Amino acid sequence: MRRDSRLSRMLHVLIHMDRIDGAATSDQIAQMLGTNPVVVRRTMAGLRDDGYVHSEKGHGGGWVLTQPLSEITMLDIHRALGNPGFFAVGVAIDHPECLVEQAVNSALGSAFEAAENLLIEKFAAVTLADLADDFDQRMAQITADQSCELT
Amino acid sequence: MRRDSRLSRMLHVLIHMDRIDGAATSDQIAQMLGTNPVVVRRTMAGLRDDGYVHSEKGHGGGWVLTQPLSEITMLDIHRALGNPGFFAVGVAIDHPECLVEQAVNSALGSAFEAAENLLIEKFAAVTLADLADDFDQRMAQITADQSCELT
DNA sequence: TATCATGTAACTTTATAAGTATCGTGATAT
DNA sequence: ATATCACGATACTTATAAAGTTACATGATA
Repeated sequence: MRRDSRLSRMLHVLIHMDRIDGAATSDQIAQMLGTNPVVVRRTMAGLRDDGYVHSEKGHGGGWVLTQPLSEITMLDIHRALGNPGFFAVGVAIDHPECLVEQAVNSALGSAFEAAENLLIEKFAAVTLADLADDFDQRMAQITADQSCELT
Repeated sequence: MRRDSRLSRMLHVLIHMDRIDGAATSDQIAQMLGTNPVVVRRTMAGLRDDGYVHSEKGHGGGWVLTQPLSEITMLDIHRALGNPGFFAVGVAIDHPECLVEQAVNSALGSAFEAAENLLIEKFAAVTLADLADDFDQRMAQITADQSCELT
């Protein structure tokens, strides 16, 4: 399976949108992500349905945030994308009645469950405002580095 | 991507092999897993390379365990399968120089890293002997249930 | 009413696990 | 010896889901 990068991309674009005046068109976002406007619409549709962004047609239309970044967590966006499974590794269900398979899948399943709970916990603890703050710090760091170089 | 069920399958088959006298052929294992002998050889190859099983050609040939189940962990088998990535969700690397992308991927990456460390820890803590013990308990439970029904 | 931008459907591409067909190689039994 | 058995290896096909593409309908604005 190819790795699903929609979450990463949507977080990226939402933070950019917060720093843009007015609406961002699917074309602009697509260029921002190096992809196609149809992919953008398709992916953003879930966020719109969950109320994080609004879309408008016609002149001056496009996508706008409808909530402050501080009110949106990484988990919210993951869920808005359809809550896709986190794992590329799974259990086989070739013989559900086989007690060996049951024992194996129970051990694997509880490990994956613990990992998933941890991921959900971590994702829920980070708001997009946190990410924007991290961005600001990185920007400030680079500015500081550059002023050092110039000195 | 399709979910990778090789780990689950290999754990399953190794525990069965431990309870079988002599070698198990790829055909027998394939039937056990509801798959194809070529898939079995391909998948078992990694376990052979890492010394957990041995293969023999010709009459009476097939696959045999070369280590006690108590010496093999779930993590060992995962590694023998090539240490495939656990996650179906990943970070986008469309613009590595973009500080927003860096901030997003840093947050996502540390969450996945924590989850991966947890999985590794859990996998390392379970030996195949533990799984076999769990199987025995399930078997004993069923036997007990049946004797209740018979009473 | 021309243009812009989203909405939607259908199709293609890509990546990877899984499944299949075939033949070579080595080991055993007769 | 040699027929049979079982693995080793290659090449190809299938299945699946994200991603990319094409095309057109719909609605909003200048």
